[in-house]
Order: sequence, then structure tokens, then C-alpha cells
Amino acid sequence: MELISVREARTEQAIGKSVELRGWVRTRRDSKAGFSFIEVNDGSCLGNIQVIADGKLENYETDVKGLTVGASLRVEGQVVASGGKGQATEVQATRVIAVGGADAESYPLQKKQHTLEKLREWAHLRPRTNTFGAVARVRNQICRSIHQFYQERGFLYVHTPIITASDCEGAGEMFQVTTLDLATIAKREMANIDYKFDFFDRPSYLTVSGQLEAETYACALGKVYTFGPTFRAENSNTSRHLAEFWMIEPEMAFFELPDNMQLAEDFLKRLFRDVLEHCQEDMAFFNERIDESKTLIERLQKIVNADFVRLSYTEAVDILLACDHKFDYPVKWGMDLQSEHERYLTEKHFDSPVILYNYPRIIKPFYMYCNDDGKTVRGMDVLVPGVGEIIGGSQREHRLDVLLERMAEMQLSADDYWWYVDLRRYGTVPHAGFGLGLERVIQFVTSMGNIRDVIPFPRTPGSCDF
RNA sequence: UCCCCGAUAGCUCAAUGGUAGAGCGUCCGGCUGUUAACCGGCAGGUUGUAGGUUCGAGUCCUACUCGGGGAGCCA
Repeated sequence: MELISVREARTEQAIGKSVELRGWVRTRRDSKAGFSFIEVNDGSCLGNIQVIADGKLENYETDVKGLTVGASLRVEGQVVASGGKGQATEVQATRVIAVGGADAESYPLQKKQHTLEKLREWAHLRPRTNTFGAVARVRNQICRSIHQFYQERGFLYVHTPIITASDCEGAGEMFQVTTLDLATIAKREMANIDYKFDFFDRPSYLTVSGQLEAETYACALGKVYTFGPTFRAENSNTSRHLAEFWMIEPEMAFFELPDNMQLAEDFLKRLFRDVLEHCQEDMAFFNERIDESKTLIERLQKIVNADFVRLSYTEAVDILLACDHKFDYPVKWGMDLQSEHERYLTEKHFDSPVILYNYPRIIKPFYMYCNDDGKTVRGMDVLVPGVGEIIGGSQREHRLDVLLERMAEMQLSADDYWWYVDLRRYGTVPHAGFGLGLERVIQFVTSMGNIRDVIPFPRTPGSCDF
């Protein structure tokens, strides 16, 4: 007897095999002819295996008839060609072992469809549904592809710190980390906190980006990438923001902006291609049941086979000014583009991923390389239809004098960044990198509308359940 | 944080200010190589919370809580 997965048992090659299966009951149908159909899922694939439990099984009345939705079980039997429609194979059980029951009265998941909002309240049970099983498998495939893509290209996987003491990483509100007893501080109404007594002898925070640290390794080892959790304490309540999310940040020495853009495009295409190739059943599900227009697979295939649009910020502004589309916010060179502007470009005007680059320096951070025109920096954003910004990156300013000038301009203390500045002081090189939001990629390839449904346990303002 | 919308049975939703309903699910029965199974029946409710208006509030008003859509911030 061979222990196999539901995925294997569903293939015709399994026919004739004597097998054991382990999983959970999705549904059971009884026949008065004296047997039951049990659909079993074990997470190995979207589809279930249909198990035929004959009434002659010794525990048929006592156990099999009590198997309800959600119950766990082990099945021993023979894989045979299915007599019914809808599946190639089924398992003729010789033995059914009920492992854990699920009271039908109180088990929240029903055989019917639940709304994604309701399932979010049952985050501990939602991986047992078709949708969340599929999301989990696609998420896994994307993570696998991420490592494969960079490893194949000679990138080194580096781990940047989760806790940081620099409160000036620039990317927004940070979560403070402390071992101080806040209740005591509040009770004593202490106005001034002496961080000498805190764990790190100074205020510390959860990282909002590993970029600055990744640059140090890129400027020694050439090509590196980080892949880990990131924390932003912004009070963002949207379908594409999380307080805790995962980010991939490659950083490459001797790369300039065009190299950076090419890498980003190759990277995304690889992720899309792999998902289409390796998650066909799940992708067909997203295409049919999640994507409103049922064109998800078609769209991804088109994207994989075409070049991304590359557009300078200035060209983008010209297009937006020239088009006859009515915007709520006016377009003006020097202003950051609004969501509606980005959406127009990627969804309406080009209907394709768009890489925007060379932004006005006044709206971008200090570390971006300044162009000779004195007005723009070599930043880039990759926009995709439906999700918007999926990647943000830049060529880094590697010239010591320009960097110091920029920091002064933005009233940042060079002393605080002494080690970052040192990279420009000793053996500086042009380099570049970007950050890709993992959950946003998953949203894009699955058509899932809310980012809270593509991470197992979403953390958002006011919500930290499970 | 701002704007808009919503909260009624386990789930999805109805209900001109006048006795709170349906479908699905559960349970019981029937039928069937079934597959969102099907047919019949029973049970299931302090209408998100706290106030207010009214003879009377699921319905109108206020505040709050939670959820959704959009905006800002960004990945």
C-alpha cells in the first residue's frame, strides 16, 4: 500500500494502485443502494478525490455515516477509473478510518459559497476552502520562483535586520519595539522616557525596508536580494495595504536604471510564466470563479509575451495632459501622480504593465541618483492594471558629493547615515535595486481584489486577530 | 485619517413607521452511481451597541463599534 496525495490519486496513472489517503471531508453523499460518496481534499490540489465507501465496511453505520463536512479521515483502497462524470479516477475504499469529527451544527464552513469577508472572520478555517487553498499554492509557487530566479542569476540571498534603530529610513510610519513597561510609564505619567533603560539603549523600530542594508552587501558581493517581512504603521485602510507584508528587494552593484528596469521586467514575467505553467488547475479556478471578466489567464499570457511599456515621468504627464479623460485631480509636472492617473496609464491608455521612470527630484527620496538635468532622479515604478504600483525602485546616488548635497537639501543628518555614506566614500560604484510587494503580485496573478485575502493572517489598522 | 455605503436566523438576503420572511445550511423522513444532488417536513430572531423621536421603530435621528468601496501614504 502506497501513501499518496489526492493530486496523485486523481491522475490516471494511479489507476490500479492500492493506496492510503489522508485528508478532510469536503462533502458526503449517501446512496440508499447502500454506499456513500465521500469527497476528500488534502490541500495537494484544488480538486477532491471521490471515495466510494461501501455499506459492507464494518464501520459504515458507526463511522462513515457520521463523516460530515470538515471531518478528517484516512482511507485505504484501490484507485479505479471513475464510473461517474466529473473525475477521471476514484478510490474504492477497503477501509475508512474516521480521525476527527466536525460537528455539522457548529462547523462554520458550509458546502455553499461564503463571502470573502465572512471567511476573513474564520481565518483559521479558510485555508480549507477552494479559494484559499488555491491562493496558498500560488503564493508558494511564487516564492519558489523568486528564489529560483535570483539563484539562477548568481544573486546572494541576504538577511537584513527586522529590528532597526534608525528612525529615518524614510518610508513612513514605523512600529516601535520596546521592552519598557508601558503600563508603568503611563501610571507614573512619565513625560520623558530614558531609552538608556530600553533593550537597545535607544529607540528601536521594526524595519520598513531592507534597502539601505542590502546596499552594503551589494557593494561587496555584487548582486544580492532580500526576501522577508516588512512593517508599516501607516493608518492605511485600502484593499492593497497591509501593516505587515512581505517584500523582495534585489540590489545590484554596477547596475544602472535601464538594467534595473530590465531585471524588474524579466523578474515579473518569470513569476507569471511559472504560475501559468505550474498552477494550471488553480489558475483556471481564479480565471473562472474570481476574475470578473474571466480573462485572467489570457491577460497574463499576453503580458508574458510582450514588452512592458517604458515611459518617463515627463512623457506620462504629457500623455495625461493631452488625453480627453476627466480626472478629479489636475495633472501638473512636478506633482506626484495620483492613483487615477496611474490607473489611466496602465489600464486605459496602454492596457499593459508600465514602467515609469525619471521622476521629479522634489517628490522622491534622497538616495535616488540625480540626473544631469538637475530636475529629475532615476527612480522607477512598475504599474500593473488592477493593482497599481507593484514595484518601486531606483538607481542609487553613488557620488559622495551629490548624496551629501541631497541629504542637506532634505535636512537629513549625514552622521545618522554614516555607514551608508561610507559606501560612497570607499570604492563607490553605480548600483540599483527595487522592492516588489509579494502580496500585490499575488493579487495580480490571482485577481483577488483584497490584499487581506492573499496573506494567511492579515494585519491592518485595528485588526490583529489570530 | 477623510468621503460614501452597509450591519435582520448558522450563511446570503427581503420586509410603504403598524404581528419579522425567503433561499441555502443544520436536524428528521423520502429518493438516487451521486457530484452546488433532488423532494417533503421541523426547528431556528432582544433586527451590531447605547441613547433619542413616536401611541408604536428593523424602518426616522445622534453617537459608537465592526465590515465594504474609494482617496491619501506606499509595496
